[in-house]
Amino acid sequence: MARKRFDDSNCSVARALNQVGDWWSLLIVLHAMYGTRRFVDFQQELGIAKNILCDRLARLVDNGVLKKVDVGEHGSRFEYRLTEKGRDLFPVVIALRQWGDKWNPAPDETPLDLRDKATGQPIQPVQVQNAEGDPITVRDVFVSGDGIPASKKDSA
Amino acid sequence: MARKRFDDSNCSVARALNQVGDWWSLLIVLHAMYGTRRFVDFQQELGIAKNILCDRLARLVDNGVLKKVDVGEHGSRFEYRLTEKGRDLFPVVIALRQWGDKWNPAPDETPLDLRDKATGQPIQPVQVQNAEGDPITVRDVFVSGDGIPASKKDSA
DNA sequence: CTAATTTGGTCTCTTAACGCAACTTTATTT
DNA sequence: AAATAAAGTTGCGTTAAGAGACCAAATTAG
Repeated sequence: MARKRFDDSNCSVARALNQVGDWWSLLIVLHAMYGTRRFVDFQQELGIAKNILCDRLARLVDNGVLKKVDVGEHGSRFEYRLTEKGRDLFPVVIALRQWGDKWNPAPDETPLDLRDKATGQPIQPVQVQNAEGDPITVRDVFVSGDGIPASKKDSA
Repeated sequence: MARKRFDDSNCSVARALNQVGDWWSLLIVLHAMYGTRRFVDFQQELGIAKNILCDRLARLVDNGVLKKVDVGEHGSRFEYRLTEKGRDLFPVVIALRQWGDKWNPAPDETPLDLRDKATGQPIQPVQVQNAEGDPITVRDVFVSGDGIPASKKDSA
């Protein structure tokens, strides 16, 4: 299939997807956010083939999303930890989770109830906000400057 | 055995990725948000093979992200329009775009400057907020509902 | 009316990626 | 010294992606 690569695309979404847009990468990042750090744990939790996990971890390390740390403990043992770049995917993951919870709820399970440690209250739905902090939709935005032809500037 | 499917996964992120987590789907949704509606336009803008585009559009329609509308104009002509479910991916796409702009900026190009139509001001970075509206990170959240700390909760 | 064009696909074929399982390596525990 | 564990690597079969040719309905051109 020779999956297309967009390393040099002028679209930052395409470039982002190039780094975390494959099937497993975001799930690996997700589990890393929940505290998973070791190869075997990723493998068991995700049910991913070891060679694929190898490949994805290496790619995520190459892209600076994870860092590989030798913790020299109990034999050859490494940890894969999120970098700041990786932790910065938090809004992406949460937005995706909330979208999934809203539109594809599991029939027999309540969605994860994520709460703020400081307040104990549930977190808010992730939303796009204007400068005043009011939530806005795709219809409320336009592209300033260039990049998108004028005919495309009125959003869907 | 080809790509694993997680239709019945108890993880809403996995289920979400099952619908829009492949390489092209989110890019199609992105272009739909910028106003693209017709088959040929998607094809030309994305440089995607027609059979793949067919498949992705059909899948997005099946999943309720797009709807196919016969606008009976200039020959056999359809439009693929975002549903509410599709438009609801706006925070995901914007979060991904901002992440890409921040961490993988194009060397020779300024990122898209998205602005609010009402105020003319740039939109804010997408962030996860607690009940008070304060931004929080992955380190500030825990999973409520059981005694299992987030770090051990892999069903997420 | 007929021919060319546009739109939206389908078909075939090659190649690349996925997944499993078996094997390897290094280090640790018994 | 043998067994276990972690972290891969290799080989192989299956599947899906991608390019490009082909197809069909409606439309416009001539």
